[in-house]
Amino acid sequence: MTAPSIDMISWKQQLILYRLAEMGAYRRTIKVSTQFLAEKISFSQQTASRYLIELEKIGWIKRSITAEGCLITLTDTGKTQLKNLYLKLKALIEAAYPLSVTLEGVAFSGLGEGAYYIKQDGYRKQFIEKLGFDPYPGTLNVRVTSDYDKKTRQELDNYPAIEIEGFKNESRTFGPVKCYPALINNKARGALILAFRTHYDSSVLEIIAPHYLRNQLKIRDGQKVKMEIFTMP
Amino acid sequence: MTAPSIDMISWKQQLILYRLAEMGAYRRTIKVSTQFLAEKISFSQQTASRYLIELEKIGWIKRSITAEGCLITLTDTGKTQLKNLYLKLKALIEAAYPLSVTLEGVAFSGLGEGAYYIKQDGYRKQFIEKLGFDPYPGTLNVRVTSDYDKKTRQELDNYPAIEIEGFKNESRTFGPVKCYPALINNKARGALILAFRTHYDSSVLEIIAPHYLRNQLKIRDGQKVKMEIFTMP
DNA sequence: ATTACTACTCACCGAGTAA
DNA sequence: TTTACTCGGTGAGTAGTAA
Repeated sequence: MTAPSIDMISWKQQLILYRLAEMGAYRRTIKVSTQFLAEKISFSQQTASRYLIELEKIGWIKRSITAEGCLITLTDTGKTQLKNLYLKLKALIEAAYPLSVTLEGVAFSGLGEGAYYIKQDGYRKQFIEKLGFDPYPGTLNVRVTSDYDKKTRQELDNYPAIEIEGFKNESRTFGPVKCYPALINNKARGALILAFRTHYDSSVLEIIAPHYLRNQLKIRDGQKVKMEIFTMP
Repeated sequence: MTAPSIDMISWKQQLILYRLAEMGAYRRTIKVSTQFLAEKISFSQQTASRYLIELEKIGWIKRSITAEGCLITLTDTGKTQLKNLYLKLKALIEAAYPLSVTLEGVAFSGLGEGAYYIKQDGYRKQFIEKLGFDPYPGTLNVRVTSDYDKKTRQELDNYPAIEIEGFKNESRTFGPVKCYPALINNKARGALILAFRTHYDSSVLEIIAPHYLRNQLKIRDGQKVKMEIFTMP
C-alpha cells in the first residue's frame, strides 16, 4: 500500500551489518577486532570502531569489548533489518511485474460523474475494506498525453490489481472495477481506478483519495500531476 | 570457496540502483526526472543527476535524456549487481549454519607428519579435485588457546564440510577427512583439515594451502594466525 | 520545464595518540 | 596488544546558474 523504500542514511549501516552477519554474527556471537573488521570493509580501524559504536547505539548489534576484540551478535532488530532488505529484494527480483510504475498527466474537470459512483455503498464499503480509506466523493481526472505515459497506462491492464466487485441495487447494475494504490505528486495517498465507465478512453486516469486532492495538493486544471502506481504482486 | 562479500566502495551506487529498480527500472524502461529521483532518495537534484551519470559510466544503467526527463533501464550488469546482493542475503538468511567463522591461534612446529599424509596420492587427488588446489606438502599447525576459539572449533564439527574419502594402499588404510576452505591472515587461500590423526586434540588446527604458508605470510613459531573458515551450506 | 556545470561548504574519514 | 578520542584535510552534497 505505501511505497516500499530504504533509507539512504541507514543503507551504509545495513551493509556493515551485512558484513558482520556474513562473518557469522547472524547466527552466533563472533569475536572480531576493529582492525579485522576494518580490513573486511576496506576502511580504517577508527572508522570500523565508529561504525560498531553507531550500530550499537541504534540497537542493531549487541557488543561487549574484551582484550582480544569485540564480541558481537545481531539483535532481533538487526536481524529484522537484514530480513526486510532480503524480502524487498526478493519481491523486486522474483516478481513477474514491476512493483510500481509512474504516470504523468494534466488535471482536467470532468462531469462530476465519478462522485455518483463513489457514493454508491456497494463500492464504498469495498474501498474502505480493500484500500484502507473512505474515499472523498469525487475523482481527480488526469489526461495522459506523452507516448511513454500512454504506453505505461496500457501495460497497467496486465498487472495484478485490487479487484472491486460489481453489484446490483434496486435500479441498476454496477460493474466490477480494478484499482491500484497510488502516491500522488509524491505526497498524497490515493488510488487509481480502472474504470467506472466507458466514455473516457484509456488516456484518462481517475483518481480517488481520502481527501479532496485539488485542495490538498493545490491542483488546478491544466497543471501537471505525477503519480506512482503500486501493483499487487 | 572464496569469501563472499559486498563491495563497500560502491554502496551508494548500489542504493541508487536499488531505488531505480524499485521504481520499475528492473523490468521496464522508466521515465524519471532528476528532480523526482532527488525527492525519492532525499538528495538534491544536482546530486541525483550526478549519480545517474556515474551509474551510466560504470555501466549499471542505460540512460537517454529527453525533454521530460531521463529514460532509464538497468543493464544486465546492473541487474546482476542486485541479483548478487539478493542471492547473498538469501544464503545468509536461509542457511541453517553460519557461512563462515573465524579462528585464531598461535603457530607451532609439529613433527612434520602432515606432509606424509598430504603426499599420499589417495588424498592429494581429492584435494585437487574438491578444493581446487594442489597442496604444498606440509601443514601449518596452529594451537587455539582462548575459550572463544576452542568453542568455535568445536561447533565446527557440526557444520557441513567437504568430505575427503578414506582409502587403502598396499601397506595400510587411510581414514576419511573433513575439510573447510579457509582464508589465512585475511590473505592466503587454503583449507582447514579435520583431522589426519588423533594424537593432537581438537585445540590444534592443521592447515594446508597451495603454497608454503610460513614463507608466503612470514609466519614464525609463536606468531598469531587468524583464519576465516567457510562452511558449505 | 529539463540536465548538469562550477564553486563552495561541511561531514566524513583517517592520522596521531591516549588509555 | 586492544578501543576510541580529537582534529585536520578532503571528497561528497548543494546552491547558483547556464544551456
